[in-house]
Amino acid sequence: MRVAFHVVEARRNALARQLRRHGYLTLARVCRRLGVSPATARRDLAALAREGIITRTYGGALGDYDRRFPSFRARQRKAQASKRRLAQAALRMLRPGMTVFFDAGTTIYSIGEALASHPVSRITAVTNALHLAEALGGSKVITVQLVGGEFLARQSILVGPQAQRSAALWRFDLALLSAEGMTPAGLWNSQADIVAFQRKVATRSRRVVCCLDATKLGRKTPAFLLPWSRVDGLLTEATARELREAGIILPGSKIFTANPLTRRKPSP
Amino acid sequence: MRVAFHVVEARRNALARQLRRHGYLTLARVCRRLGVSPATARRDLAALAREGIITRTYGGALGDYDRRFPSFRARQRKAQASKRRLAQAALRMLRPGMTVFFDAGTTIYSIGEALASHPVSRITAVTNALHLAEALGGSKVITVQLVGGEFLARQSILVGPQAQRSAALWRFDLALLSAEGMTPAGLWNSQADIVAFQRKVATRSRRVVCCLDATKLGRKTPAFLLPWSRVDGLLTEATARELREAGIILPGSKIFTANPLTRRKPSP
DNA sequence: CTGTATATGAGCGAGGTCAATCATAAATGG
DNA sequence: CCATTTATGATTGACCTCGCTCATATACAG
Repeated sequence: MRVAFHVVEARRNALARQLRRHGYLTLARVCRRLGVSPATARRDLAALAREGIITRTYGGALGDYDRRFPSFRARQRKAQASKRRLAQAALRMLRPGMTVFFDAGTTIYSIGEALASHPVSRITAVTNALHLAEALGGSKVITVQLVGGEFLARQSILVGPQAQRSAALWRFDLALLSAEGMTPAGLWNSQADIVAFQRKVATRSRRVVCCLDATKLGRKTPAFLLPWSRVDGLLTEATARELREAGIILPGSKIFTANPLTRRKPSP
Repeated sequence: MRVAFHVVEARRNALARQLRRHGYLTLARVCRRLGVSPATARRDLAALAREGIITRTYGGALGDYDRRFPSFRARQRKAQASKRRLAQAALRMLRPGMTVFFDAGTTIYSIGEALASHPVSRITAVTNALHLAEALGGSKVITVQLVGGEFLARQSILVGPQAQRSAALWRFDLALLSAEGMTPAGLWNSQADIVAFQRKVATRSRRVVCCLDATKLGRKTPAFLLPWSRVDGLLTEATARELREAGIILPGSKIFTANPLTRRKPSP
């Protein structure tokens, strides 16, 4: 009756894959697909559920939603309240008729969500992030444009020379850029091809606003993105004081924080 | 006991929304969220399931994955076996190093799935369909490129002038195109902007192969796509005989059917 | 205002699912 | 090669879900 370890492991991997593909499978279907008894099918499902790979339901199981971006939804949930406030601040920058670039990244994604639920009329939203396009899509007053480029499945974004060429065809009123770190020198990101694309976008935009959450403060990652002199606005949940302590000195008019109380206090 | 129509309608819409958001809800949860008895919850779920908006499961319900494309998965499931055979035939056209355009459409989507599970090395896959990009993405030997363009949320594809400009930057060895109808005159599709894009792709491709399932035989839709003279291959599950009866006369070397027995029988 | 249509919730039997237990046979480890 | 571990499938009883019918109260139409 017993079978070898690797057989079990392979079967469970196959089950996870099938579940991923089909989204939902009843117990009976699992039995037929795996060629095992209900008891074993149950045990396999329980094992996968314990690992968090699938979700068990009464009578079947669900392949977890975005397996390709396992952390995306989780990250998305973090710091919701302050992200919402940031998003509101971002929306106040938008005017009807604008052409706006939306970068990838969770902060900007939540701005996109906010825009989708309170659309500003005749906005043309350009992005290289598929998630964002899908979040923004469906609204009738917003035109969503995806740049072309090489598809990075891990992050579900478009990069590469084609993406840069595609971005060069546009002229943005505003570019919302994301980054993974900010230091007194400026903004940092980790992947060279993403930075190259972001720089191209920056050159094509009248105004560049960077959106970073507070965890990015003082973090320096491999690839340099932009110096502060090239940035027209910083949208962050960090307080003005935290920024100062991190050595990031910007005119108050450039800073948009999530906290309405500490917003824009330019020195007299 | 009875409530007004609009109340029922609003409740069911809310239910659909919640299901969409949460992915899966047990019957008990539905009851609590809606504040109704299990009987009513069942009725609501049954109604939504009948409309294809959700999927009923034993003990609960699923908000359909891609609720934006309610029919996508359903259409996808149809005619699986013959679609798989078609996909195999399509894979035989691919050679390492090729640059291939993949159109939107369920038939071509299944070709993409087949390619993803049996990758041909160094293929560059270009597409305007987000689903397809996600299905193909992740493989290390396949480069997936998305063209730019306006995002159509309903179909999750890219169209418009930008898309045509973006396609014009490419040179394809092979273009796999989809259509909604075929008559003796040629191929038909329904949306003008899609047809415009497909034509641009065709002009940029050394070889144009159309992929249609048998239901498209004899169907004529508003927008004319291409005459048969511009098509280098027809990939279909329809038999050679069915094609003849529909008045579609093509040299046997251009026809690739799903049935291996009737495949390629050129006249002597 | 009256009659009809219908949305609701309760009760019912039939059948499905689950977790637990147990015997067994095969894989593992020494 | 033997002792141990463990993956498997059968069984069982408790619980749950389902579709059905039915009584009822409310919305809707004339």
